[in-house]
Amino acid sequence: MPGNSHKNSPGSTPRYWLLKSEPNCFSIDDLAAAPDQTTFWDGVRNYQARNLMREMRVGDQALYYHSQTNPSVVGQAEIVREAYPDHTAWDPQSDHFDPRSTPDKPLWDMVDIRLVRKFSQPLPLPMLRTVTDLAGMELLRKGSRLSVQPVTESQFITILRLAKEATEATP
DNA sequence: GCCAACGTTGGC
DNA sequence: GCCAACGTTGGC
Repeated sequence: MPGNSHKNSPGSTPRYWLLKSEPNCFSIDDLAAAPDQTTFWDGVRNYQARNLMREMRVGDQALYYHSQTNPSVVGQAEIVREAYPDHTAWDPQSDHFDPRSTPDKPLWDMVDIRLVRKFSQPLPLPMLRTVTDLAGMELLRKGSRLSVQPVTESQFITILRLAKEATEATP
């Protein structure tokens, strides 16, 4: 399509993603406490995950997932800035330092996300595995390690419904 | 702490 | 380009 930018034009359909974080590294509470409840999603050092981030558009929605302890989907966030160079790769002091990346030739990207909501109850991974509508979700695949994953609209809607039901079940 | 799954590296 | 060795992720 000539002249077609990749941005979501007003009214276009957003896409859906899942972002993994170790809660002791950057939890959803950290996101909630951040200025404007916004942060840059740095530290992705996997090509497949990076390429998925490059497909993200402003307005896309993401599930926020805590890995490691009590693995669970804990909330929802929104993409507010599209992929740009991850400067933490240039910082020798950073845990995510990668000398192959330079300001002239950036190797890794990040996006900015803003909190939409934290779920009143986390949706634990073992529970999600029992949900028929989520069969086939990348997160539930055995050995799934991708920290940035695509999510279908139907999977996304199902997760939001489960979050709402969990809220109503707990006064 | 264990280990399966997976990505990356490097010798050839 | 193959593949063994290695390192990492992340559920359990």
